[in-house]
Amino acid sequence: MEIAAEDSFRIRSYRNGATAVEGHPERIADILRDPARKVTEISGIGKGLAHVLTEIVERQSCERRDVLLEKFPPGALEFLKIQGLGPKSIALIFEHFQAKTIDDLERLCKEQKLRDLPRMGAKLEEKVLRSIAQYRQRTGRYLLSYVEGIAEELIETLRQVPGVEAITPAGSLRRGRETAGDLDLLVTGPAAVNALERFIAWPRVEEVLGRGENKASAKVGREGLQVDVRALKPESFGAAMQYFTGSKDHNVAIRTRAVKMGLKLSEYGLFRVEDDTKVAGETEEGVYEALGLAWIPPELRENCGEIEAAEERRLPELVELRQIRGDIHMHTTETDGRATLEEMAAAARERGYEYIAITDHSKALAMANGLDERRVVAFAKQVREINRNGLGIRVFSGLECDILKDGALDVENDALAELDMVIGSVHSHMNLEAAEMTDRLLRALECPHLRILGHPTGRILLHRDPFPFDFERVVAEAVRRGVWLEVNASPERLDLGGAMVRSAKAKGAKFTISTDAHHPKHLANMRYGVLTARRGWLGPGDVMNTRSADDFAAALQTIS
DNA sequence: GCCGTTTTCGGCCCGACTGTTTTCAGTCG
Repeated sequence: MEIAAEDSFRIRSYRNGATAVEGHPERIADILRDPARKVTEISGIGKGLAHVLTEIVERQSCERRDVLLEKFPPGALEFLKIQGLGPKSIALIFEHFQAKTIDDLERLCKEQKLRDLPRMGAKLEEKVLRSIAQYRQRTGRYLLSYVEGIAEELIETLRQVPGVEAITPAGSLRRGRETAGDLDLLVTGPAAVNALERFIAWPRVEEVLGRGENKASAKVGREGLQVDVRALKPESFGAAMQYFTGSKDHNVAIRTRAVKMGLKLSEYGLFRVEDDTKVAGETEEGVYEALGLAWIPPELRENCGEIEAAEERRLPELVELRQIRGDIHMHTTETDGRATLEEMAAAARERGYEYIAITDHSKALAMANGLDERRVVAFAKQVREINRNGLGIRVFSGLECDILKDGALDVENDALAELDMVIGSVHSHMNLEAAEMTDRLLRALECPHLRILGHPTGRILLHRDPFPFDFERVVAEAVRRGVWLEVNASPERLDLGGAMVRSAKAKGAKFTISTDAHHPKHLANMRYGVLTARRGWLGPGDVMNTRSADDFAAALQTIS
């Protein structure tokens, strides 16, 4: 609709409507089926969108969508993923050059044709070419949360097949990697092969790639995620789990180790070379044990020292989801969140947390209606009152304060001093040179009220690379000043990522794992943050929000 | 297209940067 230059307010209504439907606890089809109910009860859904929803439920499309799909090439929405091109430019490119694919767009830039269009020039052509290169790098990978969603749906379906006992995801999903290229599901049970048939017949399968005796592959969903389902024999389940979990580098190192011990490891088991006797394979623990290793948690299997640690029995105790006692980065309707403080608190209480911190945006994020000094002070007071009356969960008053271009914080110190905790985050000017960005972050760390550096690299997975800066220097300064580093659990961010977490831990950093929730349901994203922290070798002691409310409050008070 | 009322129309979030332009449209967050 944006490319077709439709009314911007109508577009916004569609967007709002989509968000309302996504956030609504019931299925829209159920409401439509009930004559006593109306979808217009949902705020954001009026007469027009109610009609659209009816159409979608009935035939998986609506008239407006059909018309637009006629008018524009099928890949039109892909063009919006190229940074530097917006709907207006894309409409012009379609109109003048009949470009249909990203390849067409690349050719136009290389042939310097784009500059023939109004307001387009050499710099844009270069920028688009760079963006296309990044785009190509990302395609074929999917967010962990997306792959996990598909896995859960499929597991639910396959579980109903008689003779199937266990279905386990392997691969990067099991290792908790932030993105995955495909999905591997391992099925066991007396009639595990029957699961293959059910998989092929699954309505979400778009294209069957292959179907053998023990394995079936298919492209699933509109995005074409490749899913492999394998039926395993119980006697080799452990070896197969080990093999298909990877990573490739980890497996190469493990197999090399086996060879040196006169053994041979494959997905069928661990065998003695001299007489081909099987020494392990039923369980993963058995395989690792037979190789003289402690069982290695999947998140660590990247061949980055975990094998040595397993040999010396010094694998770290890793943080677990159940040890998280509070979520300390979330937004409310005061800024760009979708729920009130009370609703977020209720959702957190339901998850069993002892405490939360409400951390809305500061005024630099005008589009989010960020808090200025006056509202910050009023909010801090409001939270003190709330805690007196009690919501059944302790609330800390916080702020996700913008770090401005020069490294100053967006809100005056006097106002920040009223709050329990301040997260400093970069949301703008992300294209600075590394040196300038480093200075900016170092200056932000000088603020005496700053407690946490939020989503420290600014990356958006599959969309925006981390901004460049001197990570070592910034971490060293954060450690010196007692500022904690955030592991942002939003599945689009997972920032810091595992490798950086580990390197920061080695320098003595402390961490928080927070969801940055803008809706009560986002609180469930905590598990992705925990996975990422585990990939960074963090234990419960490294993560501040595993502490009790009193200990956490005390830690906030400690001045470095 | 939604919402709320000033109650069937009018308002709906906004500032900064960039590259192109020669005063500003498009993009981004």
